[in-house]
Amino acid sequence: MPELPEVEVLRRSLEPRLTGARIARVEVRSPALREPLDRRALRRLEGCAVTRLRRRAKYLLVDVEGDRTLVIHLGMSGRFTLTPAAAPAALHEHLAFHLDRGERLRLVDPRRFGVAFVRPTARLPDDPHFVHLGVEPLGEELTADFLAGEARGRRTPVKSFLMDARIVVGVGNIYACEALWLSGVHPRRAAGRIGARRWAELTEAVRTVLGRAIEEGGTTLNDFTDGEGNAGYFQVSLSAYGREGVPCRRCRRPIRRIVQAGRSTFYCPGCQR
DNA sequence: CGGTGGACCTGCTGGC
DNA sequence: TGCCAGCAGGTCCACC
Repeated sequence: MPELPEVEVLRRSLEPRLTGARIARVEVRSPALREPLDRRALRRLEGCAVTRLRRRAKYLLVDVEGDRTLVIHLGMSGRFTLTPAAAPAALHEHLAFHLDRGERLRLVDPRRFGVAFVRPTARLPDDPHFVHLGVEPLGEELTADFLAGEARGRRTPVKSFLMDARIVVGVGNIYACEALWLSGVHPRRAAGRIGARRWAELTEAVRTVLGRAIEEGGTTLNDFTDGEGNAGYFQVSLSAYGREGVPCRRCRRPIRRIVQAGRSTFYCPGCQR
C-alpha cells in the first residue's frame, strides 16, 4: 500500500487528532506482524500522551511522553485509522490504541507485512530498522550529484537503484515507475551510465512525483486511506504504473510491463531511453 | 561484491 | 459456479 507519500499523508491527517491525546489502553490482538509484537512494551504506552508525529522513510513515528516512540510500518496492506471506540473490531485488526478522547486508533493489516514496536526516542537512529536508511527524497540531502556519486560504477538497473532504501528512502514500485516515466529514463538503464543532465531530471522527477502524490492525498489502488478513512486521488494521475497497454500520455505508444527483481515495472518504450 | 529470487501473508481477479 | 494461477503499494535474507 504505502510508499512515502501515503505515510506522509497519514502523518498529516493524524497529527492534529493525536497530538496531546492520551493512550488509555492498548490492545494487542495478534502475536506478530512481520515481527513479533512486544505486548509488554506496547502496553507500557498506556497512560502516556502523544507529543508529536514524525516520519522517517516509510515509518510513522509516534512520539509519546517519557521519550519513547511508537514506530509503525504499514507493509503492503496496512491501514492505521481512527475509529469510534465502540466500533466492532475489524478483520485483521492486530493492534488498537484506545484514546482518552473516545476514539480507537487501530492497525489493520491483512497480509501482516507491517511492523509495530516501541523504542526510546533517542535510540531510534541506531535501531536496526533505521541505521542503514539513506537520505530523505524531499530533504536537501537528495541532489543529482549525490545520486550520480552513489551510482558511479554500478551496473544495477536504475529502477532498482531508486528503490534501494540504503541510497534514498521512500521510493517504492509505483513512484519509481512514475519518476522514470516523467524524466524519460528507461528503467533498465544501468545506474552508472546516466549522465549529469539526466540525473538532474530524474532527481527533480522524484521530488515532483512524491510531492504531487502527497498533495493529492496519496495513491489509493485498493484500500489506502489517511487516518480518517479518506482515499487519495493520485491514482488518476499515474502515467505508467498499472497502465500496461494504455497509450503513453506523451507519445501514444502503449505502456509496457516488464519484471525487474521480481517486481512489475511499467514504462513507455517510446519515450523512455 | 552486488543483484536476483524467494520467503513472509491474505485477498482479489481473471481465465478456464 | 468453482478452482487455480497470478498478482499486489515492502523488506529481509540466502544464494549465485
